[in-house]
Amino acid sequence: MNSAGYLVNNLARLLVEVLRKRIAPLGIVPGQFPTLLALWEKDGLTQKELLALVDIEQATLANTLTRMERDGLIVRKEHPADARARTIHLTAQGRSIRDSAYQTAMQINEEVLADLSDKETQAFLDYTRRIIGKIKDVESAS
Amino acid sequence: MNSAGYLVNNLARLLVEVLRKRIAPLGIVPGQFPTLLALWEKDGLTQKELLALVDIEQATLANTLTRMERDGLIVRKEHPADARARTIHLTAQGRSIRDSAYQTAMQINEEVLADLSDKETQAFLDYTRRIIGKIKDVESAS
DNA sequence: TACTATTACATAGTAAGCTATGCAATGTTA
DNA sequence: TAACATTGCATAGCTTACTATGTAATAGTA
Repeated sequence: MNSAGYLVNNLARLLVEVLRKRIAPLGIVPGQFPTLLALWEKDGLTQKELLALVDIEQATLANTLTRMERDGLIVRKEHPADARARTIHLTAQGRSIRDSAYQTAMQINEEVLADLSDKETQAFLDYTRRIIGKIKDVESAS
Repeated sequence: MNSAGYLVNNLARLLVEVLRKRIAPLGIVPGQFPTLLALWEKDGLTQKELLALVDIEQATLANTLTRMERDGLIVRKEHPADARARTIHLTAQGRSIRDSAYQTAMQINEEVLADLSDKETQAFLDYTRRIIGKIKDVESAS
């Protein structure tokens, strides 16, 4: 149980669960985080524009948006020029949790990396990015 | 999108999908891997004994075992001494894929780490383990 | 202009994770 | 030994990911 895959999977699950617990008071769940980050930067995007920012599949995003609408975080409105598309807008509630959510995420990041020096943290992130790059290479080649 | 959490989550998903593609010909899926590894080491365990080896929740394991039984990888038999428990046994099919599965997993491990030196790989695994340890600390304290 | 192709999004179905809870069997104790 | 507690496992319900496919609407072209 010491392969990179096993360890990385384990770490990812642990991180998601920590995030879930800490953001629960805000009324959001981990899967909504990337979408919220994007909308906090720029509101009123279409699903397609959002999709370019969030590194998940289109169908996953569509389902996530549906849950976010159900939860009162966003609303979807008719696109003014294209009846296929809809623009996605934060509600007051969706906007209101921005700062707390950012803070919580940064706090977790700090806590879990507390045992690594700055140099080690940078190395860890660098290695992670390089492995991600490698996988995308390998897979696009096959 | 450069937080440790985001990157690790992304990496984990990519790794799972690579594994999924490569082991599909064997008739197994990624979630079955840890259980198979444990059973290849020692067959006939109870669910509780397996649980101690696989780092997932009991309910997740129960569901995974049900799918593995459906897929013809294992059978569950009555426990000789405890009517609540059942022992879990690989089928011939479950045993037969062992070597290919090991090889596939090792192959992926090598490929995705190919851009890191041995030293970097060791450092990456070490950092990953340390972060995992830290999270388990933090969470058990809270 | 009428097909055809493409695009934007939604839906269906599955896997794999979680927590909470149920149920039957086993253990413990007054 | 009867009552209660604990244990082993299953089930329900949820999230979040995936692929495959459907459905309009729009764009492109013969």
